[in-house]
Amino acid sequence: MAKRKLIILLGPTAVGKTDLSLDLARQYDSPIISCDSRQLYREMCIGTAVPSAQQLSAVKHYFIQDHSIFGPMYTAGKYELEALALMERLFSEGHETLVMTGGSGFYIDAVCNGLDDFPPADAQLRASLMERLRTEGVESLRMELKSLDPDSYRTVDIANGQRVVRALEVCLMTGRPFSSFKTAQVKKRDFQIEKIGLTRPRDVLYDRINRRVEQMFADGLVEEARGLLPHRELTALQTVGYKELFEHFQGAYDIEKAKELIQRNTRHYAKRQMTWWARDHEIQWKEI
RNA sequence: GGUGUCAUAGCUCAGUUGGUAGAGCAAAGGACUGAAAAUCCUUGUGUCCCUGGUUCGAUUCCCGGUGACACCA
Repeated sequence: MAKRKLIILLGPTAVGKTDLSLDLARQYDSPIISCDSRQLYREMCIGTAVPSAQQLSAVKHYFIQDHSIFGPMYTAGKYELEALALMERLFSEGHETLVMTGGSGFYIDAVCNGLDDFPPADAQLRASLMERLRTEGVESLRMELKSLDPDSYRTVDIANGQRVVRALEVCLMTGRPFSSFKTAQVKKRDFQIEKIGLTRPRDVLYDRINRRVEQMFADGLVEEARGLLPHRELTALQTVGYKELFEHFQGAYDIEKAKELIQRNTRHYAKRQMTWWARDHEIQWKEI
């Protein structure tokens, strides 16, 4: 068996991954496996900065707009399974090197290291716990977690309602502590992984972000978001560029303010991405 | 030209009955095991506009200046 290799091109939003990914794909005669938790939804287009039609037709892309926001909740665990299955197929069809690109750090880690075998969320239980979080507040959920799983009570971020809900839901679904699913083991992959991180000086990146948001507005982001307004509660639409416009449509602030918020929140997002990757020492950083 | 009000963090402003100051936003740093573009945590020294005076001590009170705004000419 030939040496299998996965090249992952990562970097913060708007750094310029798309152009370089096309070069890499041509160089290795590989399709592009996207690793972006929002570009995989077909209903969002302008606000997620999917590659252009021309770019998409130049190289075969996977995980670009091939899921629906109306379908079951997509997750990192699902991505891990689907991406690995796809890669297995492509490798066995003769590709030696595959190119992956994207900015979703959690998804990339799921592919590289694997997630432990936690059960996925049950939609109903999740909804009812979220409802309790809204009505009763975190404290009540925390106390319940403390009694069901004292270990997790100590280790999960209990100020973070979302995390408390997740830990609690696993305890309730399985009758086992959330913490007992944790193995802290990295899953073995039968391919090599090379991570290339794209970076730019902070001020340059922020400037690119600001300009890209301007361009999205010029390209019709507002209309795209307006069409999705009736579905604003969907998890997939909790997305920078859309959630701010939903607020605007409901009269929270004017359109200029919405644009500024989108620019700011995109900057914050880029910063979080950089923080995520800062501790990953396998990444070879390249400033462009 | 006259009168009045204001001048404090990058921005909007609070405050100090005289003992050199604090909120929101912006910004920065961090966390992250099936929502991850989500969610959460931490971080506030700045010629308190300038000059002079009173005072042990002035960002705070007083004189003058500069600028902004309002009103009157």
